[in-house]
Amino acid sequence: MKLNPEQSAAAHYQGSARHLLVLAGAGTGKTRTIIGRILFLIQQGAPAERLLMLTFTRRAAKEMLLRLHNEVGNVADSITAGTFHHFCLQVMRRVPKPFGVEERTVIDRDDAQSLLQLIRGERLKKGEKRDFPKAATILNYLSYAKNCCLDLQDYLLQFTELDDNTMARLIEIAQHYEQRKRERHYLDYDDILHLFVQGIENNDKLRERIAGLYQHVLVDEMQDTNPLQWRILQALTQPGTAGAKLFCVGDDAQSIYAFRGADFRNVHEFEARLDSAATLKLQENYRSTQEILDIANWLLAQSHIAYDKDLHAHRGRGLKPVLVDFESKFDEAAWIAADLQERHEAGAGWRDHMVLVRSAWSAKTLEGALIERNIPYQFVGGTSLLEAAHVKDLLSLCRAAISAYDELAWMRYLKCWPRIGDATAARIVQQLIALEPAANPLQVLESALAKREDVRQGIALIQQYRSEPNTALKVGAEHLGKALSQRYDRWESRLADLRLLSELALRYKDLLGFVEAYTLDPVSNSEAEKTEQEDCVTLITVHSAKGTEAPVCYCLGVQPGMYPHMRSLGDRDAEEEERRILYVALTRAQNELIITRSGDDNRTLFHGGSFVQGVGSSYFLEYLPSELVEYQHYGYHQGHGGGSILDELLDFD
DNA sequence: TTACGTCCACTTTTT
DNA sequence: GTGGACGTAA
Repeated sequence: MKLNPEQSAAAHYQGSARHLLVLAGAGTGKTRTIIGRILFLIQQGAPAERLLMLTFTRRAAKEMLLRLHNEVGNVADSITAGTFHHFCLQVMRRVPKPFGVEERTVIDRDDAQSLLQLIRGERLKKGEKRDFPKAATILNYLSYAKNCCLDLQDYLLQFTELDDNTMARLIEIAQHYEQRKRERHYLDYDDILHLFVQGIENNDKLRERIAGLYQHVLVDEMQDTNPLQWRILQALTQPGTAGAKLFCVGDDAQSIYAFRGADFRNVHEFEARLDSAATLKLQENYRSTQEILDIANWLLAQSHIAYDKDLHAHRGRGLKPVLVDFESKFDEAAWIAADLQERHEAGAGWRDHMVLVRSAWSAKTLEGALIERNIPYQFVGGTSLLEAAHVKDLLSLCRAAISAYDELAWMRYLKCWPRIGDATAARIVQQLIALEPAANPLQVLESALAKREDVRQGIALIQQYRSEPNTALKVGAEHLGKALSQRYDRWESRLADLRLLSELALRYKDLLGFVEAYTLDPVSNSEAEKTEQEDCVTLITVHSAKGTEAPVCYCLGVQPGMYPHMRSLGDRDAEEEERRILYVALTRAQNELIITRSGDDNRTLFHGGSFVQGVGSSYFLEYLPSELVEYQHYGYHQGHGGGSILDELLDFD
């Protein structure tokens, strides 16, 4: 593998420092450098199984493994690689006892939210519910506090403006939530990291054993690690003689996960926090042309923070980025679709195009336009759980069959059937959780739902095929059809999804393993993976896009109210993070960058009738120097081209 | 007790 | 355009 001098200095580092931080700007070959490091370490005689590679997102983990496989072949399989969550869970599954995670089921965010909502409903009186923070909000608070290693009350006092009573009730709800998770043997995403840290910090022998397994720990996207994850790294590297060496790669200008507790002091204070550490830099950009980097550099230079980034294009000059204005988001979507089609007809592959969106929601209009023109696309990112409702139903059947105590799964499964609602389901769940560990839940169903043979049969069928996940899912899907074909439209196509799910289950030896793997890596992503080989346009959220690139990139909806997002206005740090999000979006493009925006979403700037003022400039591209882009606009757009006689109608009530 | 209608506020990003 | 809280008919 070829590395430039900067990259090879990092990958082949053999200096006196024990730990190394590589500050790598966008497109400077971060992944390449990590892989180069792994190759080097193996050449130097480090056993591959003694290397641990941690990433932040599943996507990054997959990408890294794929590229590693291409470079070193089967040796890649012996390297432990995955997300922080994946790694911690793997360890805890091997030695569950000291971590206190025996028999605990992992629940995804959706389930965590349902559980919290259940408790919120139990603890609040009727009239109180309306103005009290919703389950999703409460979960955000809990999650943030936990990931930042903050006491919940301290966090709430510092970062929210809740009144004393609300705060007290919220803390009470949080305590009940923690208790309920223990009672029902649940682990949420945050518990995975939290219990792991607790386990190793309170047990020196255990920590030494785990830390002793690895000679080197490589961390990608270091700027996105949060305080809880920092403690994991610390525990793995610290213990005197046997600890691992760190090799971390990151870019503070691409830190976009502060909402999840990411703390780029992990990067800034890297050397100060560790005993023996050094820092190296990568500054040569290999991805984009200089015109694209110019606009990205300009964006960072506008900030009050000194990012100290001035990306230089190794490839030299190319086309100027294009900025296009539209009257409405529909025009915007239609134009992008047409432009894509034009390029395709001119011979470009669909796969050379990527559309970056701020949120899953803002991609909807474009999806419509793409479908209309029969343009193949894949959507990456966002939580498209809505479509997966039927998938979750089937999974809840599996989970219910595995554990009588899985309250959330039972509630969901039971409510699939007609004439069973909240009340009946809750009654049955009460009986189930009172059951002796050895008893079969079918007994409860026989007495409580004597006439509902089909409800029981579903559970019985799955129990029968516990060790054949593929068959279990196939049979379960057919059976669930009896309950769900009425409830959902297009049941046939949904059934096809479920069959796909059972295909995926072929790789697993038992149902429990499959369900757990799915929870950490839902099928929506695996489906995306399936289409990855096919030639299609990629529609992707900026957050998911970090680390990816494409020859032609469209940044959609780059208008006031979006960058920075209106929800961040008024919070200096949050607004700054929005700048970095836009920076990540702009630096994905290799040859052509097309920035589009539309005027009809401006109302999002108005909140409660008044204009929300930002701390800094409330729109990042407001003072964009005109020589940096090629400007076009389609249709009438307020503020450009003089307006129209029809404007006189605007003040009509 | 379930299923359905109505009014309301809200509409980011990921493990 | 949607999901949650709440009221009401079968």
